[in-house]
Amino acid sequence: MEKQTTIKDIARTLNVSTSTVSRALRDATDVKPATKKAIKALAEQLDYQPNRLALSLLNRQTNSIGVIIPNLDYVLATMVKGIDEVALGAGYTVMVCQSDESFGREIVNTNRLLESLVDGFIVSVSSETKVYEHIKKIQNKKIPLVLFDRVINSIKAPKIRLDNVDGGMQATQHLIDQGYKKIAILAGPENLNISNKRMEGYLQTLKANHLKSDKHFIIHCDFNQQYAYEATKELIAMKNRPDAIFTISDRMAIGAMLAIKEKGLTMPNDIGLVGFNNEPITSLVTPSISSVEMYAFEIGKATAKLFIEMLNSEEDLSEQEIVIKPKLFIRESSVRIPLS
Amino acid sequence: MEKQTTIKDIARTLNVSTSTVSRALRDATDVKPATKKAIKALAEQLDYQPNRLALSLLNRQTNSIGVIIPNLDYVLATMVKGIDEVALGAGYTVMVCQSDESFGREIVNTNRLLESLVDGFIVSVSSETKVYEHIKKIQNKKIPLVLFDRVINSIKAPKIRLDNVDGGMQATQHLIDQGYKKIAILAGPENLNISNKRMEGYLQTLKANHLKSDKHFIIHCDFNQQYAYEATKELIAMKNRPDAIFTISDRMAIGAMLAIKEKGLTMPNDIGLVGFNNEPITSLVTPSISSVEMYAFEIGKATAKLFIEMLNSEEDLSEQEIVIKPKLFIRESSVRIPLS
DNA sequence: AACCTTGCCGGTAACGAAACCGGCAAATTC
DNA sequence: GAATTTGCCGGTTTCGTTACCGGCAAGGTT
Repeated sequence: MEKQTTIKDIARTLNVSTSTVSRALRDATDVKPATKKAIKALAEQLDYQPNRLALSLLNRQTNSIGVIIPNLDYVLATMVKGIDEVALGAGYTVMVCQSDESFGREIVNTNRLLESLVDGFIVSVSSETKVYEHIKKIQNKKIPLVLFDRVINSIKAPKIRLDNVDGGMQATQHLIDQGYKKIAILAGPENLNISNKRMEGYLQTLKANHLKSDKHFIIHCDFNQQYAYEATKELIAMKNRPDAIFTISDRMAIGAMLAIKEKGLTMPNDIGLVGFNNEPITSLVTPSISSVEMYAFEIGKATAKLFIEMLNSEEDLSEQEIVIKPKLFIRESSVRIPLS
Repeated sequence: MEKQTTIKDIARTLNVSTSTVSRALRDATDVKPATKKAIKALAEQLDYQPNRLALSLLNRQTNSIGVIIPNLDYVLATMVKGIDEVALGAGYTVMVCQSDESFGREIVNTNRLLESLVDGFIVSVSSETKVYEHIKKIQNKKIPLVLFDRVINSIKAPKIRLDNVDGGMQATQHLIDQGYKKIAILAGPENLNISNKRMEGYLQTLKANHLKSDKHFIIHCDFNQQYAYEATKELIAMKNRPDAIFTISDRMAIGAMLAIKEKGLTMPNDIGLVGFNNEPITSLVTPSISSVEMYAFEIGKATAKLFIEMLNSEEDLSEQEIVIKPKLFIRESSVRIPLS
């Protein structure tokens, strides 16, 4: 990095003060047209660009947003794209830090971004995160904060999330409509809110349809394919095995699918399967997998919009909660009855 | 954002000068142990943190790296993870900007990061990028630059990339070894270097095995699944259709697979298929797809390491080029002869 | 002629931190 | 006892920029 041309350089060569240069470049008053013209010409010629650091130091804002996410899988990458698009349009630069689902790294990232003096935070917590001191630290410093996707109920801040209960209901109701009666669920870690909400939708829908829920059909396992594969193997080895499985992510659905195929069972006949996220892969595998679309890109955009609104408005938006409705995409893995 | 505690606050309450506070906190000489202790205690109590902006303004460095990538697909997200890990460990914050394969957005992103005064750039260009004025602009300002993955030959800068020729060779040789004789290739856009190199490996291997290359078997199409699907439909509709297809990405392989299945042909018997990237999806579909692993995480880490080395060393590393060797993972889609 | 507007401009402080220089006392050296 | 070294500290400048205040000349108003 070399020395940039500064306002001083221009001032010196033109024998005016820095104040005058500053005024001229900002089209402020109190500059003679001729001087202004000369200053602007020289600035153009020297490719002058105001130093962001100096401005940030003066204005106490950096025009940057700290984004903390648990990983960079398909859903979150898509959300980040949405955040990025809106933020860039509003003149903000985004600093993305992923915690790799690790609580420790989430704290490190938070401190790093605090040091970087970002103007605000957009956060989705890791699945390991159970205490929120680092989040409260952000709020204690009165730094704007928006939570998205994996929100925290006990923290008072604007939130954007999916209606996960509704997603669970759509998936479960669809399976029931298709004649499945013994529906299992592969859920995530027990403290993961989005998982619990999807499960809540599942339980509510069973109840509404007068189906008993069987606790053996409720499996908590880690948010990945391998664990889902093993959990499914156990499920379908039961003497009274389920006739359908709802997994709260598509990765887990793939794991389940592998276990089902390995056992020689078929979808949708022997076992129905519905996933969550509507990742492209769901329409590529055989059979294609029904899945709940969560509109990740829209969630990302809505998050950034709300964040920017929060910065510019004096209102207290901390009670605001935007809830996006999901939509089930029905594919081969769960259709026993031909659609009319 | 509220006013942070500064060195001045501490100085005022303790009736010492800011210089003394500064020295005390940095464990420099010329401070009486008692004073130092008092200062440190107060700093702790007030949760003092040095203001990065002020330091950056003084030292002319921001401890941040600008990363420009064409998108956030599986491979690039994995590379970014690698970059992130190493960069964070070395005390740098990463600013990721994706161009969405758009030349225009790549330029906007470059300017944005230049304004942010990042200490350097780590860049992988979009598939649309054919002129490199924005890259040269970075170099003209003497800002450190490292290119990775999609490197540009005409730009003199440290580079980290895959041995794409070798990847193309491994894939093609494997197909030949399996008895395939009419091997087609689904390549990317014509100006995309990584695509051309993989094709070069393909052509060289055909020649080395005394197989003629057929220009009808060389298809350039956009880097996505849909185009690959359509291109494959045309390929297998030919009267003298290929008996194997090598695609330069797994997304394209999936597209090819869909077209092949739709036509009622089987893999590996009617048509052999090899992809590139070794994405998780390749082992999940039926049949599983052979694919060339490109060690994206390692490439990411190596990139960040080289970048940091470049910052700290006075040597000219611009001729340096790290080439990672790929490795073919053989799966069902291309194995006609049982492995011994 | 004495007073106010304008137009135009420069000096200075401020943002937060650190490098550099100089000063003044006490302790050490010759 | 004079000279020098330490220990300890504060003042000033610097980074790049803008806000604020004050000044000075030309022209217009009583």
